[in-house]
Amino acid sequence: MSASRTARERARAELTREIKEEARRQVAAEGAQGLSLRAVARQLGMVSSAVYRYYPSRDSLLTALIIDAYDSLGAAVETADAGQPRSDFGGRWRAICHSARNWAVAGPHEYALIYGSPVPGYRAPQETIAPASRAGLTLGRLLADAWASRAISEVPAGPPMSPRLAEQATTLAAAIAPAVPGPVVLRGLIAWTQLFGMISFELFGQFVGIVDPADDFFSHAVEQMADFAGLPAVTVPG
Amino acid sequence: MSASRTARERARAELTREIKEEARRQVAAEGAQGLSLRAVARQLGMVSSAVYRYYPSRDSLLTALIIDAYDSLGAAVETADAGQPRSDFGGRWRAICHSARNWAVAGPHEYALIYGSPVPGYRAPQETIAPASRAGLTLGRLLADAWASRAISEVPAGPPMSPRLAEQATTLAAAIAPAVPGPVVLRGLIAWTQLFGMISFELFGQFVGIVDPADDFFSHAVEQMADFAGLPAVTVPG
DNA sequence: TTCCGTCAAGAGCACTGCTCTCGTTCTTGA
DNA sequence: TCAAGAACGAGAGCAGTGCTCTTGACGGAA
Repeated sequence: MSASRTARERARAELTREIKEEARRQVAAEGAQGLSLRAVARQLGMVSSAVYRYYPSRDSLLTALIIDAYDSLGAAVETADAGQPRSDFGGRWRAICHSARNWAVAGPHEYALIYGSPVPGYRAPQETIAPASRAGLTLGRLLADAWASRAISEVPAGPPMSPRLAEQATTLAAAIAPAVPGPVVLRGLIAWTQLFGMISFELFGQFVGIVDPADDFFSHAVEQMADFAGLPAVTVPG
Repeated sequence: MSASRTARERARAELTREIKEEARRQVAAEGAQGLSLRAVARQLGMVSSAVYRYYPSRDSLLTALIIDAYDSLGAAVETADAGQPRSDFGGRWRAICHSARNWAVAGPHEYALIYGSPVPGYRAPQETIAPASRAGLTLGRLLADAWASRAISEVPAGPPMSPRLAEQATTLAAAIAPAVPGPVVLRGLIAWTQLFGMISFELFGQFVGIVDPADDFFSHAVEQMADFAGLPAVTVPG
């Protein structure tokens, strides 16, 4: 039977999901280090060894959470981007940045899971790279749209690029923003790292005593980086 | 006696140092999670409970390492800055950025200790904030010097600042770069977050498959951000 | 009905951070 | 000089961890 699975299969799928959800609760509450397979099992009323039937190791459970986190962030960013008029490139950039920050602030431990220091000896498996690129791809689409409609017409005059960097830039452009010239893509990448640098600084306490409620600084920086990336900084009023 | 301490005091100071050094080795090899008090004790040929006479908890040992890491980074940045002609503001900015990255690449786990996700339930104690600000203060001095010598004369025309952000900017300026106007300090802070966003992305694997040897991209971004911050982008040739 | 695979349960191993106690050793004040 | 007391290393022990292995029960397909 393909449509209806056996009771055993359904039970297995359900339990797999429940384990992951309980694990997510623990990570959200205490961070990745606070994730204990035994505690998950205890909460679910089963014995610890039973969990290993569903996730072969603690790392694999963590990997599942990482994938979910990437997907969740990607979905949030995509939704925010889609909520703006397709030609309002400044508005889309703003929406992308603020949705990423809001997502991170809402679940700092999940953010740390994917953008914090990797857990020791943990090597990102192959299945994480697709979800990991979702948010970045949204920026790529924005750059491609802006370039196609000549909102970014000037190729910014920056410092000369080394041959290797030029090749990396064109490869990157081909992957996420076809037809967009390398320098424009590079400026987008710089803005992208600035964005996540800011979020990390805020969440990891580097802004304490510097710009403590970081809301205004964040908005300000988003505007500045919009300008830096060549996106129109002023929104069209509603 | 103040000059020569008792044998016990000397032994205590020595052991305290040895414990920290062995702990640093472990962190450098396997990350903060790999730090085990028992393993440290084992390596030093003592019993685990004896270590608690020197560091009351694993966290306190970690705190000592964090302070050392901040100090080490701060010293590296200060040295690099001091190695440039005082009036070569672009060169100093470059030196600061590259020294920070080189320091991070040389000891990724120590970098993660201070700029990665904070360990769970860990609250940065008061004694970390002074060493933590060392590197940032170097940038502050650079901005102050550049402003004083009118190398940054134009206050960049950015988006308007909210009253709260304007106040934060002047407070920050007063603390790290007196007499430098708020907008200039803010641009410096944006460049600063971009710098550490880049280093984190590189070290934590976010650049894999994007700009894989990140050297050229890093240098390029440093140039761009120098321009962004209003620092001269072209070095005076030797 | 038989029978094989899946399952939960439990015991157990080798760890961890941390506490407490017990003698010993060193330091200091009378 | 000598005794009180602080500091110290060693060891046992507690509660917790990830993970493995075995045992016995149950379910689904032949």
